[in-house]
Parts: sequence; structure tokens; C-alpha cells
Amino acid sequence: MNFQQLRSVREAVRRGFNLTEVAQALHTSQPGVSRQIRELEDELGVEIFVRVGKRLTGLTQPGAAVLPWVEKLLQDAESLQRASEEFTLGQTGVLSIAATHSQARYALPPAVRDFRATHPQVKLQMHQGSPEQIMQMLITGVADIGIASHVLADRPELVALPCYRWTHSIIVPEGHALLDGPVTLQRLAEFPVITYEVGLTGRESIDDAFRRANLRPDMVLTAMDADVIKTYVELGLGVGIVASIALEDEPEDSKLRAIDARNLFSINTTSVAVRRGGLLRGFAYDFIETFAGHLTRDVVEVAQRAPQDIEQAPL
Amino acid sequence: MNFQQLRSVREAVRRGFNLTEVAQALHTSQPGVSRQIRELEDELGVEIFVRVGKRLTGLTQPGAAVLPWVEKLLQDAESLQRASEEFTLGQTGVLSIAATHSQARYALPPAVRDFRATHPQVKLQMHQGSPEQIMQMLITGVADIGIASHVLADRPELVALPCYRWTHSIIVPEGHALLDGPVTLQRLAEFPVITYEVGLTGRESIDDAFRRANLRPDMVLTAMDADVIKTYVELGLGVGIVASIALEDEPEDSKLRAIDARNLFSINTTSVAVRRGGLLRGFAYDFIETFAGHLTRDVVEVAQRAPQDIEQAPL
DNA sequence: TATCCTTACGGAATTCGTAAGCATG
DNA sequence: CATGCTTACGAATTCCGTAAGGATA
Repeated sequence: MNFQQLRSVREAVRRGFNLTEVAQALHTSQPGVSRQIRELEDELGVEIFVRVGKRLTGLTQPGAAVLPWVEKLLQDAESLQRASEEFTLGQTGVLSIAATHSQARYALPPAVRDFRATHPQVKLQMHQGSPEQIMQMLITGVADIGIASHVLADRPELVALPCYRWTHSIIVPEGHALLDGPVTLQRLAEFPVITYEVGLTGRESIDDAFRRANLRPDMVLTAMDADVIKTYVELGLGVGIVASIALEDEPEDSKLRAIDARNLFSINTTSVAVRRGGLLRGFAYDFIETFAGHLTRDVVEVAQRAPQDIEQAPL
Repeated sequence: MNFQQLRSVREAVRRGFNLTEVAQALHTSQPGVSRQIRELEDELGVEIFVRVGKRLTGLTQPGAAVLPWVEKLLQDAESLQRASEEFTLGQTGVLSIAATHSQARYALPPAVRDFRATHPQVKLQMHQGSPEQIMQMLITGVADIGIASHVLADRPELVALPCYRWTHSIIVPEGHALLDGPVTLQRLAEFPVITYEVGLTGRESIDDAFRRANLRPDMVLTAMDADVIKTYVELGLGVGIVASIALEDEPEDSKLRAIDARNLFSINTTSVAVRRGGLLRGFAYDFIETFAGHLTRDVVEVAQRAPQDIEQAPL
């Protein structure tokens, strides 16, 4: 058993059992990958992949039983390397953060500024994506820390820790009818609505609230970020619903007016997610603590070691 | 990084940094081991071992940081192999159990008998040793299951689960003075005492009880097992204190008389221990359940995956 | 001086990529 | 017939054990 064999297996699963792709990803030849897998199977005495003719199509039952351990081994190997990098690289290194637009645009900048001041030698990489993409980046190791206002822990390989809670605000052009009198869901639904796309920035709690009130608002436009929403609200296309945090840096001369909507939509939670059972560079823990003071290294490490449900193939 | 390098490092730590011994243990040459370690150190860019001249004397700080991951990797590799053996070997295989004398002699036989009936194809290996030796056997992989009436979990690599509780009994030759009237610690201490050696079969609770009563009984003989104790009690050397379970199969014509001592000494707990974070063959979980019905596979697996710093709830 | 680790060296085994073969959709 | 996996083969590399060297207790 060797790590190249394990990498081949992991990559084969990730790339949909296409060994040609795997070979490219691992910078090696396709027959090489084929051999690595075959040799591991021979050594273990089980077929890991289902072969239809000469094509791989899926995992066998033993393959499914073995795969979690393959992933664990490769992840532990990375943790081992990180453990030694702490000594070889000292305070230098690369920290890769994956976040949704809202987080990257509004929540993260203060933390990033502070972190750069205290850790000038760490190269920060920011990746933006949907919650699903963020989870994928964490699992594949592209990112070390994931931040989103969405469940990031429905994958057993990840742990998510709540950072802070936030609510939505309504934005309208100045002089808008909604600015007169109290705002209810009913009144709000009378206007065309502009807000986030499904799956982003608490969109669920918005849909939820309307559904419970038996209202079907006219969603004229959905966007990935508050800036786009603001733009179209300013153009008069409708009223906007955005995360309150997106309004904090509005300029004085803004044509927009905000209405607090914390009572209309349920409270959202932003979480930070990391790989379960893994080790991060020391400064990664520092960043998390900079972003959310209560998430000290100890807290995060305890969460990382919390039990994990490795699925065992039924026998 | 490869597994042979990791094995060399692990074995070097286990064998007190003597690479000559390591080479023998790994069935390879000493320069080979030297090279494996050097190459891993080069790849990681850190020195794992402290070298005084040409001798290895201990772990460096990076070495200490890296070692837990080395152990984890090697253990996960074994779990991976076990996962596939479940399919290649089916119901056949080897189950290695380490237990103290008391457990092996009195508590285990019914479970072993039942297990052999339900799993005729599994080869059972029994190892006997002190609690420390049992822990060592578990950690090194010589044994899969450890059973002792003693803390088996002060090593973070292991989890211990309580099986059952038991108490001591006093044994005396027939016609002994202690058989008349109630037995107290005071009266007991008037006679020479024969019991287990320190560290075995609840000896602590015996010492504890006497110490609290400010008594210093005359321990004329200490033995590793109840059979030896019984023998010398029969010879009239003194009164014996043994685990009650050791008296259950006394023949009708025995010259010994037992006095229940559950009120004199504190209650003891027998535990079963397994490696934390590891996978066992399916039948190993079957054996544990045969021995202690409440320890189902699920219970044991959850415990194996529990974080290290959570203490096991006492019964 | 005995023990123990490192370096040096050469043969053997392994590894890996290219090219050809063959099955599938 | 295009895609994708396996087999075959040869070159390059790696691996590993023996033998010699040097340091320490």
C-alpha cells in the first residue's frame, strides 16, 4: 500500500471513475493510474471499483467500506505535513479562505485587515463560491476555512461552528411608499421584490416567512450579491431584501433608505467550517479567532475531533 | 512519504531510539532504517529525532508534533486492511484478546465458549498480562481487545468501556475463627492475609479499605491469581481475599469457606478496551457483545470515535 | 572497546511511460 | 469510431543489503 495508490483511488471517485481524467489530475499516465488501482485491489484482495467491460462505473461494496479510510489516510498525511510546516515555515505560509459573496464583501474585510497586520508573512487566498462550492473546496483541500451563512456541515468530513447571527433589512428608493407606516409582510408583498438567489445569504428564511404568511411575492430579480440588488432598487425595479450587514458602509449621499426587517424574517447564522479530524496551520486558527473571538484554537480543535459518522457498508 | 518511513519512525520511538533494534523488528537492515528516517526528515524539512553525535536520543519538538500523525496514519492503514478483510476473509480470521489472569480464568470462559459456537471459523488468541502489558499489546496491535479490572484508558490511544461490576470475597479454611460472627476490617486484619499482587484484580480497593481504617494487615503472600491464593489458604497460611467470581466454580467438597466482603471493599469495575479511532473485524465487535451484552457494535464504535478528552461515564 | 549510526557502493527489484490491443457506447 | 481501460515492454529510477567508516559511552 502506498500513497500514490490511495491518491488514485480518491481521485477516481472524485472524477466520476474516469481514469484518464485522474491521470491528468495526478500528472501521470493513464496506464499508471490503472495499475496503481489494480495493485491496491490485489494487495487488499478486494475489487474497489465496479467494472463494466473495461470501464469503471462505480464503487463496489468493499470499495465503499474502504473509501472512508483512504480519505482519512490522505488527510492525515496532509496534517502531518502541516505539522512540520509549522516549524519549517514558521509564520509564513498560505491561508486559503472560501466564502460566499456576502461574507467576503461585508463580514470578512475587518478580520482580513487585522489578520494581515498581525500576520504580514501569510499569503491570503480568497475564494468565492456558493455554499456547495465552498464545501467542495474544503473537502478537496483547495480551501482551509469556509465561511457562509448556510449549513456547511451536512458533509461528515466537515465541522461547522457558528460565528454570529444576523437579520435582513429592506431597502427602498427614497420617498418610497413603504417608508410611511409600519412594514408587514403583507404590505411588502404588494411590491416587486429583489433579493438573493436561492441558496444564498438567508434566502431560505425569506421564502419561509412568505410561505408561512401564505404570500407569493413577485420576485422580479434575484442576484448573487447585495450590490447588484442595491443597484436595481435604485433603478426603481422594486424593493430589496438584503442582509443588514450589507448596508453598514452606505455613503451619506445614498439614494437608498433602509428599513430594519429583523421581525419579519427569522434570524440567520453565519458559520465557519473546517475539515474534521484535520490539522491546520497555526495562523489558520488565528484567523478564525480574529473573525469570531469566541472560536479560539481550543474550541475549534475540540470540534474537529468530535465524533464522526464514518458510514460502514452494511455486511 | 511512504509507509515504511512511518513504520521506521514509530518503531524507533517504541524501541527507545535504537535503530538496530528497529531494523530487527521490521526485518530489514539497520542502514535501511537509518535511511528511511533521514529521507522522511528531508522531505518534511524537520529533524524528527535528537541526535547526539551519531546516536538518537529522543524526539525533537517537531518530532513530537509529527508523531501523533504518524501513529494515526499507520493505524488507519490497518483499519483499511481490516475493512477489506471483512470481505476477503468473511467469517474467518484471527481475534486476539489480552486479559488479566482473573478475567481469562473466570470471566471470559463463558463468552469464549459462546463465541466459538457462533464463530467456529475465527481463531481465538488469548494473551495474558498485567494491565500495563495489556495496554501495550493493544497499542502495538498484538491484541485487538483488552479486558481487565483496572483503568485501561489512561493512554489516549485507547478507549475503555465498563462491562460489569464485582466485589471481593474472603476465603478461609473450614472451621476458621472468622466464620463465627460478623467480619469487620479490624477482625480481618488480625489474621495473616493472602491476596493479589499490587496492580491486579482490585488490589487497590483492598489497600484503600485498610488504609482508611488505619490498619496495616500482615500480607504474608501476594499472588497473581486466585488459584494460588486458594492453594495457600487451604494450606493454612492465612485468610484469602479474592474476587467473588473466582469462587463460583468451587467443587462441592471444597475445604474452603467463602465470606462475602462486598461491604468491606469498594466495588470494582471490569472494562474492555480497544484502540481509539480504529476499526476492528466484525467478529471482534461480536465478541465484545457476547461478553457484555450492552456493548453492542454501535456503542463501541461511537466510543472509538469519541474525542479523547471526554471521560467515559462511570457506571 | 563494544555499541551504534552514517556513508559508500553495486546489484536487484520496482516503477513508469510509450505503444499497442481490445471492449464499449 | 471515438473513448477508455488493459496489457506489453524496455529504460530509468529507486530500493536495499553488505561492507566500511567514524563517533560515543
